[in-house]
Amino acid sequence: MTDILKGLNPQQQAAVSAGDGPVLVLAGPGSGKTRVLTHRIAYLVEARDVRAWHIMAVTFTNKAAREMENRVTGLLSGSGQLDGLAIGTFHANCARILRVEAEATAYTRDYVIFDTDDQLKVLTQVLADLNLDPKKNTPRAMLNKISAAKNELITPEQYMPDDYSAEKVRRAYLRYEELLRQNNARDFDDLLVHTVRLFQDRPDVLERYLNRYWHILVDEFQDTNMAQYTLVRLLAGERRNLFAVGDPDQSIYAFRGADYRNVQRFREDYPDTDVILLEENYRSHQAILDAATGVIDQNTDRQPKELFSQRKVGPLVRIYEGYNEDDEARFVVETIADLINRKDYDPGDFAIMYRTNAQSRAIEEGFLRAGMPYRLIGATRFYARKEIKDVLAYLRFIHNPDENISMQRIINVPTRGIGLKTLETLDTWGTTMGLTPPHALLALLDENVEAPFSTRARNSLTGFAGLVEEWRALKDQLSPDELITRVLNDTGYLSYLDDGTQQGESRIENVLELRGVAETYAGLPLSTFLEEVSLVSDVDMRDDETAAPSLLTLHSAKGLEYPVVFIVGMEENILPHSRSIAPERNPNATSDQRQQAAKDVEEERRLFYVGITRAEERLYLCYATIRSLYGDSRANLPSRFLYDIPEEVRQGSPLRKPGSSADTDAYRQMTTWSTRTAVFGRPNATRRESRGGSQPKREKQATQFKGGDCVWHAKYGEGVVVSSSLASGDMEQVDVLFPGDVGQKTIIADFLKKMDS
DNA sequence: CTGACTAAGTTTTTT
DNA sequence: ACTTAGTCAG
Repeated sequence: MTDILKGLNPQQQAAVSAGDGPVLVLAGPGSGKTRVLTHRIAYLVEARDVRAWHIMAVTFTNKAAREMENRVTGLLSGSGQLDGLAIGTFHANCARILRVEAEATAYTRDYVIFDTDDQLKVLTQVLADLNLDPKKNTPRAMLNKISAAKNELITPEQYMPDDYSAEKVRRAYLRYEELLRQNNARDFDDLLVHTVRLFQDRPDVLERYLNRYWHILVDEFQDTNMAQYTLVRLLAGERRNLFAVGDPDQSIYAFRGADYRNVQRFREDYPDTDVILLEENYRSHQAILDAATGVIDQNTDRQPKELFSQRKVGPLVRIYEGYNEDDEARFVVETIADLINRKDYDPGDFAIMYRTNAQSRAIEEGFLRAGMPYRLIGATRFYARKEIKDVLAYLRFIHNPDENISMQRIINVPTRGIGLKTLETLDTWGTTMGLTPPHALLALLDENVEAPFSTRARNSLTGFAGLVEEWRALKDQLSPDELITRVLNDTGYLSYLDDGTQQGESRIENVLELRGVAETYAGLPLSTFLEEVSLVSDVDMRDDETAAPSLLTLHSAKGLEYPVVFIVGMEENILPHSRSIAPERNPNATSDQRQQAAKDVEEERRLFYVGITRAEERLYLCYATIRSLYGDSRANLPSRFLYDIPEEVRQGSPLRKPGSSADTDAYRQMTTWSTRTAVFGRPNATRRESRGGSQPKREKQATQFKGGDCVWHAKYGEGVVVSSSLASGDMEQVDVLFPGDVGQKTIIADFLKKMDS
């Protein structure tokens, strides 16, 4: 037992060996939070004789769960001590409970889990059913509102609209829930909500779980939402053996309902909570910590924290100003190559982080050009690929006969003569028979059933229905991978993918990879495979085998650490993201919108904070003067967050502490670049020009000006072009940034003169 | 009904 | 830029 406390500092030991009752560990990055949680589990089992069976540990990702489990095993002496330990994400734990308690809920055991894609399809259907214009009410916006309500545990019946648009949401929410029920499907939010509701409605069921789980441990507590927190409180029961670990400064999932104020609620709901602070940082040296502190200190509504490290001060935070995203990528790749050549680091020691996945492309190209390997984490999510979703849709429809969404997806993929018209008839005819489309389809197998289809259409439908029936008969005898093989063969799906292109080939590979994953489920029921596949993220699939620099979003960097970290795209509109700061620039924004924007920017800042604190030794922050987005170039100012890093700990950039106006400084940098460009030519010019060789499809009329150009205006003087576009006719509208108080103006091209030198 | 073409929107982040 | 939804000729 002493082994378990060995190597921990006094505060960590206090946390690990805390007594029963609520415990809240609040700690900064790199302080060993997860380690404390890990040791706590081992401690409970070894020193306090708690059976692992009685412990539920909730982690943020499946991968974190697996890693934690391995480490706990390492800490314990005997094998088998961890049997029955419930460790996993909230969603995974809830899915299991719901499966077991199927008869107490409105769903059968065979329910499927809808991902965002499926949800949007349902919502499109909902909008059609309600005659709402999908232009005015996008499925996406609807979904966000419905999801927000669910995370707050608000049912459609409880949803109180205060204006007409909210009333539309209420109706959509109602219909949406109806359709989920009809499909015997749950969405991600439902997994939590239904579990909470089950426990609230059925004290007898809750009682069983209270007897089962004596200790509830939660990692990354700052990222729990209302539903999750309520669930935690329910499961804690009278015993109140809650052990939560978190850092409000690292809360970055508000957009999906997470609320760091749950930390405060916890303290209010359990006034006798044993609050333990871990302040020492073991990951980064002081310069990086000072940068992090400088950034996060700008947030209001937080408890100031003093991060300290006993490590020697290392290299200062390096800021690099690139010309464009290619130049930025070149800097990253060259720096990495240099550090590897000097034998200072291994390829696996590096991480490049960015705000949006779209930014990965330029970096990837940089690596490709240099002929260096890299690991891309979670850009086009594996399970979001068409071919994967298709195959899974087959399996899901085999598994769950009620599911319309999957059936619609694959009924004519590969094409088998079932077109729009036929599907419409299936729907209307089914409705008159009181059947949903999947059941109407099966009904056609009976030759005595009369239905308004042409012979050809009916044959196509029964042909498909027959296949489905065969597969369903086999589903319990075959293991998941055998079933996939069977489906692929019966449908000719692979030859459908094989269109001779490179892309087709990689799609086939993906499907085969999926089958490879399925092989690991040999002997397990189809439902297990489908459920786990729905709940994994790509971060979970990250292999640690290949030693190469990792490319990942700031969000997926949470919980990780690397010796050398690059954060690219340190620009206004990227980080903070344009969505969060839009109301700032809009003079018509309501005060509500402004407040929301302020909150959003704080979250962006926390995201940056998370990124900074991933770095152990070296941290590079890059921004580009010109960045192409959606095709055209735009000039962005350096991120406001950069100015929050104390000057003493940063180096290498022309970035000046703004005396009066940040705009002025940014402007000077841009003109520096413009001048430099005029004299020396653009970096990477070759690549850009080479594209122009075989040009015109349709002359996409060129603009006179483009981002980065230096221009002169009679009234405002010298300025830099942010972007330029053709308005109606030949009129070219140019957004120009002028120094000082003038700022950005939109000007007709005729009034601008290009300055060459 | 299918395959090819055009228009539009999309992009913040993920269980 | 890139993909998907929508339109149209065979």
